[in-house]
Amino acid sequence: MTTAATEKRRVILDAAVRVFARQGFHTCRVSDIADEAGVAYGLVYHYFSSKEQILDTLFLERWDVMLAAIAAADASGRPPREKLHAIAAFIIDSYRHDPELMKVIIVEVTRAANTFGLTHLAKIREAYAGIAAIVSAAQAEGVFRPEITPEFAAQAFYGCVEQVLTGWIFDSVAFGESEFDHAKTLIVDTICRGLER
Amino acid sequence: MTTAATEKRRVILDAAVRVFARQGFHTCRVSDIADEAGVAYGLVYHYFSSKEQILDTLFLERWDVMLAAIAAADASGRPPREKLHAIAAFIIDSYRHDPELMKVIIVEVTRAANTFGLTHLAKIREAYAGIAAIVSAAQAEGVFRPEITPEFAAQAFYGCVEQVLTGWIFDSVAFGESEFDHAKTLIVDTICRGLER
Amino acid sequence: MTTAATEKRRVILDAAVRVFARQGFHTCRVSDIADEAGVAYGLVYHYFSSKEQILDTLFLERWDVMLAAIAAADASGRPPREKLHAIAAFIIDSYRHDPELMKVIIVEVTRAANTFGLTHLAKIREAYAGIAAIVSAAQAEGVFRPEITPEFAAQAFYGCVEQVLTGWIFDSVAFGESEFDHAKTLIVDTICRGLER
Amino acid sequence: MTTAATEKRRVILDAAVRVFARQGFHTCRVSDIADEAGVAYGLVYHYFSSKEQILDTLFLERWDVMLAAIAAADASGRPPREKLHAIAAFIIDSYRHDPELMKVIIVEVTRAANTFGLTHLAKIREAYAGIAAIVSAAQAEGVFRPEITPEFAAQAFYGCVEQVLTGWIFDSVAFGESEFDHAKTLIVDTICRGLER
DNA sequence: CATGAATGAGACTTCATTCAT
DNA sequence: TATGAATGAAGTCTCATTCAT
Repeated sequence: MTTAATEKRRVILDAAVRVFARQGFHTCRVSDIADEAGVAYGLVYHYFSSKEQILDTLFLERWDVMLAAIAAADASGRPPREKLHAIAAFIIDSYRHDPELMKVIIVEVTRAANTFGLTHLAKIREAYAGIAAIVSAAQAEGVFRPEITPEFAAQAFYGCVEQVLTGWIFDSVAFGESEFDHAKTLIVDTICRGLER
Repeated sequence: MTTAATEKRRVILDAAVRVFARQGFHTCRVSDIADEAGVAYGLVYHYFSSKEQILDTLFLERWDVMLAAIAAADASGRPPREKLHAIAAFIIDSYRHDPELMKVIIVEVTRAANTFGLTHLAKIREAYAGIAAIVSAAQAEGVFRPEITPEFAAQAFYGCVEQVLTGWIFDSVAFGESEFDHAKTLIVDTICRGLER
Repeated sequence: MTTAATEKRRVILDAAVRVFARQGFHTCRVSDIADEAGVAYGLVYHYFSSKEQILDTLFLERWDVMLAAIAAADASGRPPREKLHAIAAFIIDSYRHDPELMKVIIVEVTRAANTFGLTHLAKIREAYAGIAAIVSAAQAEGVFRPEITPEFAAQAFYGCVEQVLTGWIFDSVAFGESEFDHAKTLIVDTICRGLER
Repeated sequence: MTTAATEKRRVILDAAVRVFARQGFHTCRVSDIADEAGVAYGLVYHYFSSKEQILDTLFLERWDVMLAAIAAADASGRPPREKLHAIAAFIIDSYRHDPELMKVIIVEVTRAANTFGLTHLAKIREAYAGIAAIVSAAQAEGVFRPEITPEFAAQAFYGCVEQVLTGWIFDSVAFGESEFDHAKTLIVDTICRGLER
């Protein structure tokens, strides 16, 4: 029972990802999600209280994993460059693994700052803060130069990564494995050269 | 006559900037714009064919100035670092001069890639291409290292700038003149260190 | 379920007949139909995609029955005069049975040739063609004189009938059974005397 | 001055005929008429108090000429068949001379019985009454058989003529002179055979 | 859990009409 | 007389949400 229930809920969430990615949150209808999921209209409202809550759920599910990845990188005790590489790798692999979900999160939440971004601003900032903490530690170690504030560096780093993803998303080009890995290195290399002494 | 007519059109456009910035494009009503402009509902449709066309107009007006600024930087004959500085300066000064307009352009068009961003994708890419051309020339001169593709570098650079602006937009903090100028230098410095040999 | 659903749809269609007959298609609002049907505004759009489609539905429902009646008359093997009598009888009895529906079909579709008439022109012509076929056969048998083209005769016949109905519709007089039957005979008699050798 | 004023008024009326014929009264905008006439929007309201009044004017202008033609036929002292022929000729020649105007009068007034037809019902009935008077006189003379009421005969006659015109209007076929004249004879012949003893 | 009919507020857009020049 | 900007009421259609079964 619980299992079956959870399954239908999952089916709806997965369908919502596809619909949001294809049509956009504002442009799609709840019925589009139900149709895509192959369930009755009303069932969507059995599992979720509103269209918005579906997006919230998708975002939070994934963002919490991301925050954990950042925390893990920070706690890894490896050099700063490797920590940032781990984060870039996590984000890019997330896109590689489920590009539609990442598209939704970036386009509809992270960058849609007037609506959902505002709701989740605190959560989003946690990520920036986590990256900033890594930069800050690197500065304390003397590996990164001190002129740049950690907050600023975090924005620059995250901005680079997200923009590259955005480019992929809207160029709609299929990428090979090596290209994804190359991108990780390039971003981290470029930014770290800028940040290192 | 022409003057008066043009003035009302301008009044509506300016009001739309404030309303879009405050409420967001999807969330505001056309009547909000009319109220903000102090004109009758119908007059909005006398000058514009739809709510969407108002946003299009605002975007294109500004983006064309930006493309001109990028072209001017490219043609300036100055060193690559100064060219990129000119571009970062233009964007950041645009925000300094009219933060609401820049908020609208970034939040509702540039980053709203599913809706208007898609409509204006070609126009947006022109900016990336312009920046990439600068990088490409710098590589040919031997100033920038060749491992990074110009397109990738352009994304990274633009992503940094936009992310920093996004941070300002949503932290809603008033910034002093020196901070704006400091940001320009930091961004360009960080990215160029990453790009230079 | 299907039954209940169909019932509401029927309720809306029947209400639309009354509203169209009373106020005219262009003058009435969709909310008038919903009110008349005693259903919520939105339900009208649950069953029909537009106000226009309601009228289309009403017209096609009835017109197909009429085409069947014409075809049946043609196939009956009776003398031409009786065939035409059957058609006049069908139309006049349709009015007798549901004057509001016939008013809507004639005033809003058949005679509103610029709007819906144009949409349904092909369907309307099928009726003329059916009548013309009867005339044509009568000419071949030598019962009707050959000077008049079947198409012209069909127009004349149908024009007579519709004009008589129009007179009733706008004189808003209640007619007795005998008067309806008398009209059938008069029309057919007049026209057939004109057509027969 | 008066002349110039009258000219502009005429220009607007003539433009309205073309616009109403092309787009229909309900579907066209007042600005369409102004554009077609090549005059300023506001000038239409200088000469006419409303869009409806333009149609009224067009209708009454022409219908009064028609009533005069019917009266003249009645007063001519010629045989009934020739009287009816004169009327059919007048209507068909009206169409031949200005098909757009006749289209407007028939489609938007005469047959649009719910809206303008209702406003002008009395005026329209005058025409039927005039025709009925001719029939009545013919019956008194013993030329037409008495079984058919004059009112009914008038409806039948007028219905025939209008239906034939409607056919021309919507088949959008260009007709030669001889066909128009042939139609007059056919209609009158058919109906009169039906009406004569 | 599941269905989908039913609800009704809300937004865009149109356009006849007015009015200042 | 002539212009066309300005007004705002009105109506269609959408769609998130509720609810009865």
